[in-house]
Amino acid sequence: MSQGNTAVPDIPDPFIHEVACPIRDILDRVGNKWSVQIILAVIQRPVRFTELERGIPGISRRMLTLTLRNLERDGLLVRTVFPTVPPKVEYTATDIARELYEPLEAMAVWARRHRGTIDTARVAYDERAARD
Amino acid sequence: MSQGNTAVPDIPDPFIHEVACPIRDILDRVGNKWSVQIILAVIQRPVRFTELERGIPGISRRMLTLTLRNLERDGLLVRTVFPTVPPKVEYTATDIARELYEPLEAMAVWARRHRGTIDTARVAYDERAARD
DNA sequence: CGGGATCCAAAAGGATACTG
DNA sequence: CAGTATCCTTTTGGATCCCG
Repeated sequence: MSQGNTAVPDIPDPFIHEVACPIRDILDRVGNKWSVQIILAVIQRPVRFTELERGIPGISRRMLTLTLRNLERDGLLVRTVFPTVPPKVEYTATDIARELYEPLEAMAVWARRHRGTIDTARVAYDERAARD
Repeated sequence: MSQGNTAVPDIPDPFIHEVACPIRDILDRVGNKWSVQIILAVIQRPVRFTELERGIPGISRRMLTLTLRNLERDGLLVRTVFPTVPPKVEYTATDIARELYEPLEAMAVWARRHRGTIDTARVAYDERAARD
């Protein structure tokens, strides 16, 4: 314990930041309540606004529009307006959105595999908390 | 257009929900501002509270505690109290947290690969929006 | 050292009326 | 049909003080 005790074995920053920062970037895009569902829907085929509204139960008009705009802005989907009457608008996934499917599916696999473990952990934790 | 026009080609729900629901479960856990950084830090070795506080710039005491509690509740990390004085508490990643690393890294790979494309898309979108 | 309790600001999200 | 605009509620996160 000479001069070295300010040299606390700090958390290895390079590792964390190289993984954490890109992930935060993604989460800022698709970490919200509706983006993933919209991406998955649009990945399969072009989808119209009203289709999405009916196909994603519980989403509000406002949030659908807002989420679509953000995804379009990030280049994850393309908005195509057909100047017909009544108007028709189609949303289409871009290539990078399609490439996002695999990572998403990897997350889903993890979640399905450990769902039981997590639920059990929750129950145990809550019981302990309830007993104070 | 006989009786079939209520049979709109709806979004293939089974596909979406089988992927989207588990993903929403994850995002409800690690989609917040700090969880990923904490998980990555703890995955490498047990870490103390104050180490995390210093190692994760910008996090508030409150959010660190809160996020740690939630991760512990979900069984992603274990809290160990050493009854010394002053007290010492270590947080350790569980196996399922370690298994989460691969999916996270897959997301990070996607993000790093397409960062440029996304930035370009944003700039283009914002320019168009600015021109009205 | 490792929090809990409290208060406050900001952001996300929902309901819905209106419109080209 | 595909939004926009407006208003409101809920959630999330930050600042701080206190305490064993």
